[in-house]
Amino acid sequence: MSEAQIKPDPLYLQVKHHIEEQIKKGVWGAGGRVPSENELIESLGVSKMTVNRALRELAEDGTLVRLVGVGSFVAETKIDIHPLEVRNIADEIAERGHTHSASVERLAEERPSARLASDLGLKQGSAVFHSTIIHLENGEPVQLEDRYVNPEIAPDYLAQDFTATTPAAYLMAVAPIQEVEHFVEALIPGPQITRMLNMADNEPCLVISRRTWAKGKTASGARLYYPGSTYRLGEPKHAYKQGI
Amino acid sequence: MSEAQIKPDPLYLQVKHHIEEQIKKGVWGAGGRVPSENELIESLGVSKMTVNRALRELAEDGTLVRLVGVGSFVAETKIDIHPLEVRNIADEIAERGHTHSASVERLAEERPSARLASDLGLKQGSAVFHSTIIHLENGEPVQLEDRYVNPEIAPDYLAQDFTATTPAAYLMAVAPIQEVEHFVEALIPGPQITRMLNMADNEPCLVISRRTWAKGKTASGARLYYPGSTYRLGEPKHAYKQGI
DNA sequence: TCTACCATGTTGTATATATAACCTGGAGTG
DNA sequence: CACTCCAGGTTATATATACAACATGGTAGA
Repeated sequence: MSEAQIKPDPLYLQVKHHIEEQIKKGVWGAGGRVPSENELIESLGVSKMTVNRALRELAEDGTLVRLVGVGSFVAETKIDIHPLEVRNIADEIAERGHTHSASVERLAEERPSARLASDLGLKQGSAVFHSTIIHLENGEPVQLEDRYVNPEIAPDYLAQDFTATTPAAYLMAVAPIQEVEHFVEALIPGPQITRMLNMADNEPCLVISRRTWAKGKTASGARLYYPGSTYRLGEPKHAYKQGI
Repeated sequence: MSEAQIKPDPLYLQVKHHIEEQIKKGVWGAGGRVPSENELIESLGVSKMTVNRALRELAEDGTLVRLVGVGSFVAETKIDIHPLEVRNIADEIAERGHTHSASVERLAEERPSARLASDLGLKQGSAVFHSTIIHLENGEPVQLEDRYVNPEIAPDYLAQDFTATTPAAYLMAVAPIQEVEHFVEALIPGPQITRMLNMADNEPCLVISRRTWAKGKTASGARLYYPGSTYRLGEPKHAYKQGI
């Protein structure tokens, strides 16, 4: 009657856990490539649909990123942050009574990588606008803004003077935001960004990644680097969704 | 080149949207039963796995509740609320400088329905403890607490005097909470509850549903009815989970 | 009357197979 | 050198089929 009666996990969950295990053990590092469906079928001896479900759910969970025709990759670990409003850094600095200035490091049209095109919901062939801007508060760099913009949303993006008005303000004027998504992570940036932000080597950095949607399309994806900042966390996840 | 090229939704998404549509139109009302997989296969002319995926994802989204051997049902619409702490109503009232009292309306062992057993993660045959308590602030009813408790977590639950100590306090002492889940909804309660809370007919009521987990198991599920209260909302959902 | 059992319907998982859409790299051509 | 095209690998979806686990209601038997 009161036997523990352990029920084994279904196969697709075993596969899922196995992959999570390998990732946690570092066998397949962040950004690295996970074996393809066919390879997993061979090595684990399960059917394609089973592997597919495991990988699909891992992608839904945010553990993997899958690209059709390319492969499955370990996602960078990110912290979900919720109650973060969309603020304009120029306004923020002005509110503190300080003076804002900006230095445009790059402003050009590029061909996005498959990964970037996927993130922005663009076709691989199409072009994307790329801007890199350093925001300064009283002459000190306080934020590096690396932004990719959908040309369909803002065709005249490259012609703007971003020392006078910020990309965020311009985009807001061109196309009102329908939806926003934020992520926060801490990382040690590469030498380029370290130099641009006057940071010491191996100094960690707070990065907020933000995607916005407008007119039903992805409008832009931006990474905002804050040197020497601290965490601001969201609330924990809840695992279950049903009633009572 | 720049053609709009509309790509039709995959079949399982069409099925999903079709069902959501029917629910929204009220064809299949809340709490009501959705056609079984076999029925949908017949009426829509698609395969079992396709229907299964549509229904499974609707269950993941919280739109449906599925029970093995029983059927699929439209979930009650709920609002996800996040930053809600687990408070003891007696403490809350005491903090306001008022006097708390309680009236135990029911305290007994019951056999749970399939739905309730599923929500609490219990086997259908096993028993469950059920308590209904009215909390009064200065003699006025301010909360009706309808609670189901897992006997494995609190075997002596029925022997307690809940006019002296609240169920929440007792459970917290017996087994510390590992995880909590909250939902908020507004509804017009049935005549029984309306009467017990001294409410007018057709007066809406704020209901907080709370599930707690302890020792790796579901500890209890409670519905807390607050007469005449107003909403406290969480933040909007975000649809996407990937980087940049 | 009560109990034990079974038939049936339901969801959940697993497989084998097929097709489509997509990306990448290399071969071939101008 | 630049460009086109194609072959192969990858993910995504769809079907047909089978079996397992579970709930429910009815039926046969004590």
